Amino acid sequence: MEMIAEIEKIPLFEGLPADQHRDLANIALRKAYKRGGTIFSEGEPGHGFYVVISGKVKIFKLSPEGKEQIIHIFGPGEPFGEVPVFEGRRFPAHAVTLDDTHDCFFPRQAFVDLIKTNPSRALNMLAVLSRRLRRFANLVDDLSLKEVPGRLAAHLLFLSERKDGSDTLELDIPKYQLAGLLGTIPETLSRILTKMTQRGLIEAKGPRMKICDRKGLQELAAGLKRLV
Amino acid sequence: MEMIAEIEKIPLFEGLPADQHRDLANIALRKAYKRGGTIFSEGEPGHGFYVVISGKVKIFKLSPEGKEQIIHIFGPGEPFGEVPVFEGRRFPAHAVTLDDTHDCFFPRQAFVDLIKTNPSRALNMLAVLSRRLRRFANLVDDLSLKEVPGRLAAHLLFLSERKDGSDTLELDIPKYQLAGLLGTIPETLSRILTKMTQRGLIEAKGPRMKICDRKGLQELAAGLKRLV
DNA sequence: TGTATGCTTTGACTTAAGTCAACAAGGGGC
DNA sequence: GCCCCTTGTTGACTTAAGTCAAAGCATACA
Repeated sequence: MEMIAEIEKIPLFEGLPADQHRDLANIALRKAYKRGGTIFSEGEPGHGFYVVISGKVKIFKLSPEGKEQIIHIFGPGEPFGEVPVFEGRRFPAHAVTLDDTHDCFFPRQAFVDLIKTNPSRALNMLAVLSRRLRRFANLVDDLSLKEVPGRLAAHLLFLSERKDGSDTLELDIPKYQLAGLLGTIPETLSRILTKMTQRGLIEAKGPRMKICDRKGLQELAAGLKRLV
Repeated sequence: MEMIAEIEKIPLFEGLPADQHRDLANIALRKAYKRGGTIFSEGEPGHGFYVVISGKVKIFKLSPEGKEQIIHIFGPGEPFGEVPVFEGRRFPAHAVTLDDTHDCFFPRQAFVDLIKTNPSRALNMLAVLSRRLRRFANLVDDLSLKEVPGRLAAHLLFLSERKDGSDTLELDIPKYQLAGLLGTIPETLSRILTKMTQRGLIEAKGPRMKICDRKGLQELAAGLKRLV
């Protein structure tokens, strides 16, 4: 069974000895979802957590009128849905797939039992949750302190950094999803992209973008300048 | 030394046997701050985490223009600054006191060592971080999906709930701080309080408020209605 | 090949909330 | 008592971004 090979690749379980990877593989369940499938919904009781093996998962909140705020988009290797595991409560947000997706499911009780027998697993988990808290703190300050152009600039720079600072990059999600991730709507995003192009900050053809004025984007992202 | 008595009262360490409380007391350091004092600033390396013993601590982010978004306000028994402990990095936000404050400081390495010897401590910690992630998810959806009147309504209902559903409540922070917590500014908060009073939702004299139309507030908080 | 479907863009309009500025009002401290 | 400083309120104005509506472009697929 190649489950164990997949588990070894999960950063969350990095640095653990082989027998513990086996323990994890023993409790893990494989699940598959079609693009657009719902993994869980806000308010449902959570009986375990997930790790993306392949595909993409969108975690989001929904307003009563149906506007969605994307909280995270997770790709291969990233865990999600872990909040209710340690709290014994319900999922705080929705999870649906953006592509055909495979993931591993770790049932709550079995996982907690494993942690009890080995604290280093707990430390890994604590690190993951801490990192997520940090990302949340940044998301909160983006949403409340920066205007949309600043958030977009920050996101483009983030994508560029993820490509080792390359000036050309490609959006890996459709623009209307990006809008949700930035806490806005497609129309606004579109207008801002147009403006950024006119101002010579970027060049954009479809989903491929080129950063032309990195410093300008950085100033926007830092809130030092605004997009006039 | 009454340190141990204080540590026993911290929910984070609840349910642990007495000898572990002693271990914790042995590594904890007591610290005192005057009102308005800085405990740490964003970007500083974190060498441990804190638990409020008495007083109030405000955790916030700052925009370049100086606008602040309060992320949490912590009171007695609540831990803060734990993100860098498990991640070995820096504080993601600022922490200053709102009152004269005492807290306990737990140095990173010593605490991690304790966790390694006892996983149940780790589980408590995981629960705390998970709960915080949940709060963050709610904060994000408040900030991005609700308008200010909705956030205020939600906050008032939260305060009421904390007083066992009482219809009268008292703000425990000045209104300009509340504005920061709601992601807005004092002027806007003031106007909305006036409007809520005119609409018969609440009565407000200074910091004491009375909930007159609970259902109305709930509809506002849920985003089903708006404050015309 | 055409047509349907989903994504993106553009334009005209509305609105919530921020800015700036002035002015209460209250509570210590002297 | 008086004054100062922090906090809170009100008004006039500006603006970023959302809404609604329509049309443009793809890609897929039948």
